[in-house]
Amino acid sequence: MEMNHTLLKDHIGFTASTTSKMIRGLVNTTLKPFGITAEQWTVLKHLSFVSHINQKDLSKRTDKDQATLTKILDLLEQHRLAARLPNPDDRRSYFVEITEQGKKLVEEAMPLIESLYDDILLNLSSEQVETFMNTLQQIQSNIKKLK
Amino acid sequence: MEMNHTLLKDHIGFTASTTSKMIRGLVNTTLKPFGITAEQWTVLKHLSFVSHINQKDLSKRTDKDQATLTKILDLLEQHRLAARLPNPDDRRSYFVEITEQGKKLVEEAMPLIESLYDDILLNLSSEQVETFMNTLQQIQSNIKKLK
DNA sequence: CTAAATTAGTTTGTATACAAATTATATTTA
DNA sequence: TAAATATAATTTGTATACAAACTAATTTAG
Repeated sequence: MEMNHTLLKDHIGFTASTTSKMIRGLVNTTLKPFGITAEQWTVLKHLSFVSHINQKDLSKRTDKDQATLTKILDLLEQHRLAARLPNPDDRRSYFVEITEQGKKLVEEAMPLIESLYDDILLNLSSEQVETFMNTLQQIQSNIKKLK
Repeated sequence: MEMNHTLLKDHIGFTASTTSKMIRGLVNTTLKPFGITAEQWTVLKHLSFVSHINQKDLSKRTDKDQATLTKILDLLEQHRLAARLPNPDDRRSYFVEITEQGKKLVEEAMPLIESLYDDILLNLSSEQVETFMNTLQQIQSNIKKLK
């Protein structure tokens, strides 16, 4: 595809965004039978790795705004997949925990998500995947320096 | 960073998503003085390339859902940056056009966006950028085959 | 030529992103 | 220790993503 230099650069932002959307769409489709979204999965999966965590830290680890995380946790709690428990040492915050039901969901969905990523990365060599990750991280590093 | 194979693959989706968000955030900051968002910019820029276009085609080219595009165009129209004109040949659709004010905004903002992408891609060789784009497109191609 | 099917765009409803204001609680400082 | 400051979480308001229902107009089939 012919394209001048500037437009090509700009196009990278666009393609990164469309690709990201496509991956999210696929994850959403895979998780639909479980009744949760890709974003809720991100949060629930992180909860499955820790005994408990407060929302501030969870929001950093999952790259969710605190306000957004509040809504996501509301939904996870409604579906009995996670719970906010009182933190006895600081009444402003909660111990957020995954429930047994949440653990069961993660166990069942995890293989599907793993196989989905196998499919997404089909035909990509591990070297190409590594280079790709490095580029993403360099872009992130460049952006951080701009602030 | 140590990480098992599966988690690394999964991490690619996460990193692609965070990077995409960071780029969008930077574009939003750059466009804030102009009173438009990154998504509105995507649409307005495409309008600056054509004399007119219907919403169906515009939604495909900008990777916006038709419902989403409706709202974005409402905002662009409110700000007098774009206009919906009647299509004499098909009364279901519109000729969507950029206004003079819209063209002026694109002219003024374009150099800032260009320089922003220069900054984002700093220290990346053109070969690395090309490889990156190829990987994104291969991922997209893999996902399309899954449907 | 009319009924059925299709298409362009909008609307509605739910979820997420994010900035800004708010509340309740903790911590710091004067 | 009381007042000022900081922090965790929520709320509010606006924008976007997307599925599903809907409207109006066009096209196709019979």
